Amino acid sequence: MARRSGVLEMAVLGLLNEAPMHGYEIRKRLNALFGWSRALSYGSLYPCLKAMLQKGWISEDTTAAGSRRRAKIVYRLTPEGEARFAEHLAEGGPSAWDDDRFGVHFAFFARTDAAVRLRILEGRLRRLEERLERVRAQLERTQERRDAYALELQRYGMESVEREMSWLSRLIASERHRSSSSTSNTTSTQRRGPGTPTHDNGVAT
Amino acid sequence: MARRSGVLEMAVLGLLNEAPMHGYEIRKRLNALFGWSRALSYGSLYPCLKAMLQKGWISEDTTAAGSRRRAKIVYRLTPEGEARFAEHLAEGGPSAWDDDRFGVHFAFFARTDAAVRLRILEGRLRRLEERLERVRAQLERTQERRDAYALELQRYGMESVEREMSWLSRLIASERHRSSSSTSNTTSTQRRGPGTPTHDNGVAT
DNA sequence: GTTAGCATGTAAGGAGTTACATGATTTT
DNA sequence: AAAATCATGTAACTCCTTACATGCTAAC
Repeated sequence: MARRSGVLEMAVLGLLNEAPMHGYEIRKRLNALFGWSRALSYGSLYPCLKAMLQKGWISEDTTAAGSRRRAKIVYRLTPEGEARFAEHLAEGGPSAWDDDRFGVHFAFFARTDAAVRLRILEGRLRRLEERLERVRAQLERTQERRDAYALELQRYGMESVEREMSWLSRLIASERHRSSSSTSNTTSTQRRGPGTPTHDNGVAT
Repeated sequence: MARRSGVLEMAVLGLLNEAPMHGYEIRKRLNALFGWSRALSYGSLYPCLKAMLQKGWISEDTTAAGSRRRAKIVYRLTPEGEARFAEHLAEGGPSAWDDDRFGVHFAFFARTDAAVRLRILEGRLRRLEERLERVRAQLERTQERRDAYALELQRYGMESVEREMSWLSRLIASERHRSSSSTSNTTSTQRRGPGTPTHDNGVAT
């Protein structure tokens, strides 16, 4: 009863919601967008697309050019796929600020309701605050037992969390600023991405 | 024929090389040391310990206190386990600067030869340089097609890579400084962790 | 006396990787 | 004509997670 992830499926839904594409291009775009340390493999992508076809979220459009040519398949969203993606965009609960899923929500924020956006950013920030607190307490208790390198590894880990937190704080501030300056914005899912998320005013931790 | 990872096994070897421990404590220490976003589960740890037992790397020492009590198992390294860990410490090739494995090498740098340490840090830095270059090129080509949030996600990803690079640069500088100031150091696997890796002189990118 | 933390495990399954296998098209 | 890049897929496998199951021990 896991109901884990489906991150890849949501990412694909998000890309195809912009434009129909074939597998090869989906992979390139996904790698560029998320910058994973290891590029997504075809061994993950194609089985995923197959599963999505079976669920009826996407349809394939085979370019049977001559007749003997190798298939070139363009995938596009079905109405069910669009509905599933809309559901994803509306999800502003704890699962959205999970480590695994936060990225796939953020990536499509331009098509996300402003209120949901803010909820997710704040939730993510709270999650990291909790983590930092736990790690900091732990570190203080066991500090003298660890060698310099182990300590440095833990320190860098903490610093990374702190940096993500200050990044989120900046984003939250600019979200708040924007929503207060423009009279009502809440329901406009279609408003195009705002003029750069003004990361000039640094809310350094 | 994958020969992937075994990160967890190496981490366990590293901990048990310091002192015998039981599973529950291994888990706590590992979580503290690596600060994974999700804590390591028992469902990973115990089967891993079982496999290591079968390979003969560790032995179990059941504290059969009274006779009816639940087993409390203390694991310790066998000579074969020690040999396997020594092999891990000596590994200074590309696999050591891999995303998956770098951490488990760094964590035990205090017991690693200084020359290997430097090789790994430099290899890791080169790896990240390549990645950054690829991402930066990609970003420039496709920038105008992406919305502000997608762009921000990519920017933050790049910045994170740059930060790890400058961290590595600082560590490399302090390694070099140390090895030049102390007359010969190369073979001393036993020299205890140096007095903090002096991260004051910031070689900011 | 009950909650929190210590302690050990198994079964089922998810999500992805590597390695293999094939072929078309574009660039050099 | 060779090399790079575009393009699609499968089989076997690895690593890890979730959910379940059990019981002890210290503190409040």
